[in-house]
Amino acid sequence: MKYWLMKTEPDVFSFDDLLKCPKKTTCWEGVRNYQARNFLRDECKKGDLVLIYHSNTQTPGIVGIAKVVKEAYPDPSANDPKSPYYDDKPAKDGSTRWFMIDVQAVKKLPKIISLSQIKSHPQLKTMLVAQKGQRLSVQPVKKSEYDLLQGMATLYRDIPFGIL
DNA sequence: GCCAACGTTGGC
DNA sequence: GCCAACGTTGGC
Repeated sequence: MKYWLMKTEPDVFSFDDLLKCPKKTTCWEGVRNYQARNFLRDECKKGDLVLIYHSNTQTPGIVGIAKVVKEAYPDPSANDPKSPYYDDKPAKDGSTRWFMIDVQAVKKLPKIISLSQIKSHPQLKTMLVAQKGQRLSVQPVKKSEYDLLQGMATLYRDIPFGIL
């Protein structure tokens, strides 16, 4: 099983929005970056766990955990002129360029794990999301990182890292 | 294939 | 709102 981090702007679609979806499940549409697409299309497998990250907001950070419930299939929003994710330069051969998966919420973290916490943690500051200029919206996460984050979310959520 | 111009992301 | 970093576009 693999672990991922996926970014979303909470003003557009938040973890709470996901919780309100039927079966707490939604399609993860709109990924329009080839590297992220390749992860989605080729490597995200059913049962993989996904850290949901809020970006472009007051306090960016990890807010919840979801899981992959459907593997990659064509993203119809790429062909919908009314969608904000419309691709006006489709592949010349008519092949499908963009894919999406379905994710289901597993749990909301009791408290956000902020980007600043991640950056200040010795074992987490090497995460892709903590690197300057890193814009990839679908990122692989190491099991060790996932385990640490999950532990922090449950056990240590109110204790500053300097004490540990 | 190079690379300058442009558009987007996303922290701050 | 600013702007650095990055990805994409398109002329040559």
